[in-house]
This record gives sequence, C-alpha cells and structure tokens, in this order.
Amino acid sequence: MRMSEGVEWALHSCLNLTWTESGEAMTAARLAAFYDLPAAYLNKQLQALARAGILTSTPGPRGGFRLARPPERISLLDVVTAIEGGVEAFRCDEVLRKGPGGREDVDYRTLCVISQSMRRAELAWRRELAGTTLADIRATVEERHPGTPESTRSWFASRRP
Amino acid sequence: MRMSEGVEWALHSCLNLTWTESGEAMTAARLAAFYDLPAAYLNKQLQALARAGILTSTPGPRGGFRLARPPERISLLDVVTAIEGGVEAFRCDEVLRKGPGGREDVDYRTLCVISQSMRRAELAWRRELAGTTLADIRATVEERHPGTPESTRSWFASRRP
DNA sequence: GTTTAATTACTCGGATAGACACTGTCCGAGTCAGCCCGG
DNA sequence: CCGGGCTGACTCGGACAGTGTCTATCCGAGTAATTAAAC
Repeated sequence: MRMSEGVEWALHSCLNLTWTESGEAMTAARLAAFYDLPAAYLNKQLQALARAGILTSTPGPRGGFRLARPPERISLLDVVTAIEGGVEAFRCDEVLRKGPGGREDVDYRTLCVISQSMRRAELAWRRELAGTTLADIRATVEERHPGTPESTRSWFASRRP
Repeated sequence: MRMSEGVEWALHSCLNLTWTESGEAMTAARLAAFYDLPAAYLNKQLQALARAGILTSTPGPRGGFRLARPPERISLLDVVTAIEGGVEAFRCDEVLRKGPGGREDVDYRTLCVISQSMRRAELAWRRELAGTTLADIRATVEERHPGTPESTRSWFASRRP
C-alpha cells in the first residue's frame, strides 16, 4: 500500500502555485525545475489535477497551469483523490459471499463488520485530509519560514524564459 | 494506493480462528476452503502473520496455524502491518532537499509541513485501526448474527480430514 | 501388553513464474505571442 | 503611424516502452502420528 510518488510532487507544486502572483501561468517545466523533477512526468500529474478541477491549464506561449480556486478551498484530500483516483485503500472483495451461507443479493461491503471497521479507519484518514487546506499549509510555512514566499517568487522570476 | 487483497483474507481467517476451539490447529487449506481461496497464496499471508507473531505455526500432521495471543490483544493494525509491511502510505522523498535552499543535513520528513500533515492523517488512520481488536469484531458479529460461531465451528468440523 | 524404532503422510516455508500497475518518455494537436506587410 | 494577417514557437495532452510490486503456484525440508516388530 504505497501511495504514488506524484502525490508529493503535486502537493508541493500546488503550494508553489500559491505563491506565484495570480494571473501568471506556470509551465510544468518550471515547476519541475524547482525540485529537479522529470518535467514530462510531473506534467502527467498536473494534467490529473486539471481534470479534477483543481488547476486550469492554458496552452500556447505564456501558457501553463493556475490554481482553479483560492487555496482556502483546496484540501489535501482533493489533491490526493485527483492523483490516486479516489479508490478506497482497503479492498473488500466480499469474500463472505463465497463462504458458506453467502448470498448473492447482499451487499457485504456495508454488512461485513471487518469492512465497516476498515472503512471507518479510512474515513478518519479522509476526514483529516479534508480538514487541511492549501491555505493552512501556506500559513504554517509562512509563519515558520517568513522568507519563503519572496524567495520562491524570485526564484521563479529568475527562471522566467 | 491499493491495499493488498491478502489483508481481507488475513482478517477473515483470523476471525475464523477466533471461533475454533482452542488447542486445535487450522491448516491453510481448510481456512482457504472456507472462502474458496487459493490455498497456497493464503498460506503466504498466514506465514507473514506468523512472522509478525500474530499466529503460531506447527508443521506435520495435525499441524496448522493458531492465534498466538487472545483476540483482545490483536488489533486490526497488527494484521494490516503484518501483511503490508508497516511502510507509510505517503511517500515523502524529501523533494525540498532538491529545491533551492535545500540542505543535505536536514530531515525534511519531520520539517516539511506537507509531510507533517500527511503523516498526521495517516496517524489518525492507524489510531483507529489500533483501537479495534479482533475481540471487538467478534463481539459485534456475534451480537448481530448469534448463529455464526456455531455454524462456523460445525463447518470446519465437517471439513475435518 | 509395553516399549521402541522405522515408516509414512502431512504441514509449513521459501523459491520460482506470470500479471498488473506505476514510472518515465516521446511526439502531435491546438493556441497565443510576436512579426511582417500593407494601407 | 496603425491595423490586420501570417508565421512560428511554445504549451498541454494523450499515446507508447521500461520497471517494480503484487498475485499465483510449485516443490522440498521438517515433523508428528502411525504402524509394526521385538521384548
């Protein structure tokens, strides 16, 4: 049960987008260069974010990606779901159906106590992720490292083509 | 981020072991037959549980697997960790280290705010799993379906070689 | 009848192929900026 | 000098290989029950 590596990239890239002056689009290549990541693969992750409505993409020169909503309305769960696809971690294949006394017309995903417990745990995880927004992350970072916004902005400015 | 299918099998098999008369070992073949699972592969999962100290295994005739502890002391997290290997779901590869101003002698797993948030969510998940034991599951099942212990026991008895 | 020792069948345990998803890369369709030309 | 059309380069977007992990299976080492014989 290992999460895709792209989740980390997507989260950091979204956070960096938080610090760019609004109105300016950021290309996948620049976002990738910031952390020395493979640009084409990061582009793939950003596409997923765009499909999920977290980013907006504009092609052509001066194009790139932008946050589609203010950071207050983008939760960590949104990003994780966009990359990982929203499937539940615990796979309940309803083995009870194959067991003795198993019925074909019963939804064991909701009836099985084990499945319920695993689902409850996963819900706690989701609840925590949904309760943290990009704005929260940004605020904490700016509180602990006040120079981050400016240095990030200037780095991207120096890398402007 | 999909959990191994063996987790579900392991959990259900452990629960079934809860209902067997103590002192009797259960072979992987019989546990697998209960849900019509591939016996050799379930055996692999049971081996992992044995390595983790959740089950004890005895070879030879009349051998098989037994719970190593009372169900009150076996949590869902124990089983999940035994199968999945205890690695964290969120992979923090510390991309900050590769970024501008990244230092080599800093542990970004504990410093990065994103990593902290993801870790906190995962901790909530683990806490929930650790708070539920096999005894809890068994009690709930017996409350909702009182006939389960006896029917399970008799099924395994009829399948005794 | 009891003890002892070899036999036998049975179980786990790890080593071995196959399938799927993730990782990484590439090139093409579409689009906007800039440039050139004409008025 | 100003407006319009064209060129061109740049960007995303999806299609294409490589790799690692999960899934599934098999056979061998070890063990305990069984059987048979000897005392």
